[in-house]
Amino acid sequence: MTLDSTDLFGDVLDRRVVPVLLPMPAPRGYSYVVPDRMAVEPGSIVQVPLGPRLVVGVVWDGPDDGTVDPKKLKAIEKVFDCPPLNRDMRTFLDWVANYTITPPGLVARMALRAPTAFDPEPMVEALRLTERRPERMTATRERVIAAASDGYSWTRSGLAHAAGVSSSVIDGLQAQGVFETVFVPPPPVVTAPDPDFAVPRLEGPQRQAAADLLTAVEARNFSVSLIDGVTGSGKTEVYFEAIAATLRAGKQVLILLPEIALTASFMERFQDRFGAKPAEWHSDLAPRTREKVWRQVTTGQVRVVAGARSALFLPFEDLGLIIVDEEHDPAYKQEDRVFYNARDMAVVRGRISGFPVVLVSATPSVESRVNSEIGRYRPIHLPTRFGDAALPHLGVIDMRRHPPGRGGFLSPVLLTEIGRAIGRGEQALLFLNRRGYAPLTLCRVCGHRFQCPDCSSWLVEHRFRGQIQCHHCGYSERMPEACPECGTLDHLVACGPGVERIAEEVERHFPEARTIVLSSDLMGVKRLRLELEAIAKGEADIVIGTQLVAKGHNFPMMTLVGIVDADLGLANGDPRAAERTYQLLSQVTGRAGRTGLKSLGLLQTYQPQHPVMQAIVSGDAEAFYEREINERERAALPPFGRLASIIVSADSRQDAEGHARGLRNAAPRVDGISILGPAEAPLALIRGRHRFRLLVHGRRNSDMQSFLKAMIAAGPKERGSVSVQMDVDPQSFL
DNA sequence: AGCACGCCGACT
DNA sequence: GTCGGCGTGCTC
Repeated sequence: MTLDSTDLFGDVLDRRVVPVLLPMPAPRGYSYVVPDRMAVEPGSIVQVPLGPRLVVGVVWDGPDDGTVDPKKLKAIEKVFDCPPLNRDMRTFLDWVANYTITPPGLVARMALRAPTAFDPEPMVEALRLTERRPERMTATRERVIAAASDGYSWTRSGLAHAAGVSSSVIDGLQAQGVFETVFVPPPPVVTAPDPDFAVPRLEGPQRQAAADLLTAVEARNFSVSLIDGVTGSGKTEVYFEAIAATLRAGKQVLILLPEIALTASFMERFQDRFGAKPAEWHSDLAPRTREKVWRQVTTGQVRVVAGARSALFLPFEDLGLIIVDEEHDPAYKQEDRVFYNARDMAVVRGRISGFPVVLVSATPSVESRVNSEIGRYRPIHLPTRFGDAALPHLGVIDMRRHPPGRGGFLSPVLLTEIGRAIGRGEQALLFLNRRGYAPLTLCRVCGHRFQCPDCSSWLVEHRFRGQIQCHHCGYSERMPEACPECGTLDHLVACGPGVERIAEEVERHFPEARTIVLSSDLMGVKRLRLELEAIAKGEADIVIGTQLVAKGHNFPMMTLVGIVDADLGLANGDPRAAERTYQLLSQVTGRAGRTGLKSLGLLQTYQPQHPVMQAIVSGDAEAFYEREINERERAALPPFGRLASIIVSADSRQDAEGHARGLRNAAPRVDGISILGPAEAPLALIRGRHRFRLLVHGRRNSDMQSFLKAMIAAGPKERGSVSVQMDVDPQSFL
């Protein structure tokens, strides 16, 4: 290595040594020697040798601690020609690392998610018209020259396309010196949005809300606003004005969306307002595009990014506003490697850099409601739908009084309304948040239940694919014809409904209707987009869907929404069960009634008096939140800022119980430890073979942190199978 | 996180 | 006789 060859003084003490964060779980940066003529500063993105390979790292703050044997030190290989991470970004990454109890290098890695190129994008070859003209002029050649006469440089394919000729025509002209090759900077990945492209005239409550929001945003310092208002109340138009104001001030904007893959309609609305699309950022970007976007965000060429939670870690050149749309959405929680909630970390990023953050939701999370009630967040309320779009009429169907027919799950009341809606040429949506045909299959002869061999939860029959699947770990096998226990043929019986089974029932009642099932496992994103468009155009009468129909797609002819099982999700042990159900049902019923047609939302339930049902039907969100807040206060459940929760997963119940004891010793003030089986635990937390969860509630974040640090300090043997989720309000300890 | 090393079961 | 499983340890 270069240790002494580059060291003119031959003295270890004179070598400049800096800490470098590497993409691995080390507790601190590794020390590297800076070669003599290399210029690095904190934030510089560098390549360093690590063992046998070269890795990307980032020079970090502070002096080197000098604890490593100087003889072991290696030298930085190269510095990338790339803007260093600025001080705010480094502070942010350190904060997140500390808060999530994650090694800083792994957090920093999230900011360096461009695959390879931290060096500038190479210049691209382009053609420019010279003074020369071809010896023989033809019609196609004339068209090319005319198209290229604008004084700009063109790419070969761009010019061929513009002139409507094949590229061989251009080759010919180039060979004769009519075009010369020049190198130009690569084109921007998106064109710049124009804040004044299509300024809307907002009226009434929207106008008031926009004015309120602009007061906060134009103050240009840290604040959090919470925009809440029913589906169709115009929240997007309101925050678009905050974006416009930020763009006019020359700052970049980040819009976080829970599921970017399904947001084509959002992109279009943005384009209608700003004349250009925002840059997208999510996990399935093409690597090439990803690199370009990353690069152009760091240089400030990209002004607006719309992205999934990982976009929060992009190193913006000069970020001035973050919008968190659908702030309540659980998709903002990352639950592997680095555990964080992007909504909360967005607030932290705004706090560190001193810019406004705007949270947006029709059904805010309870913690955000509390934060706005106690004055931490600025409430901005949009009370009604705008335009002529009336809210749907909502009602419950008491399933005890209107039971479904034998072997069915749809009450006569709902079936009648479906018939009416499609009879009028309108559409009906049936929502059931359960994929597959039936959640449980058993043998009528011996009582055998199909269970996952890996994680012990029930196997779900998927009749369309002829499979039974585990929804926890992804295990699947072909659906057998005989019982694997007793071998009896044709006595397997499905218990309970899934969307496929509802489709069967619907087809039985309405054989002539065009019925479609929308479920995430039946199609890819691309196919799904097409299906959604087709439905919006009226190419289906009855749509049966899982959760994915809840999200932002407008079906103008959808005048009936039926919730097949409104009680689903209320029964499990999740302390957020009521809140989640309320949010989901509001979203789904919000799919109806945008066009001025009379529309209806019906909830099938066995608990018509349940607060969630009452809240949905009466539209009294205030009462619901009030009650939910009181409930949690009473049960000391998370989270309001002074409460925190941790979920610990372990391989076995024994381990889980052992951890529970360890936890109590580590942090005596941590209370409310409960052990959840796989059925009750939040699905997303269940990984691999982990069978049990501990849900721990503590009164203070510091208790949680000390507790976790104790666990982590306990050594690899102890912590081997433990993963941790914190669910805390960041404002309480900024 | 990668990657090498190292020690026990089924196969060319 | 090897190939290959993943447990353990190390990287400035």
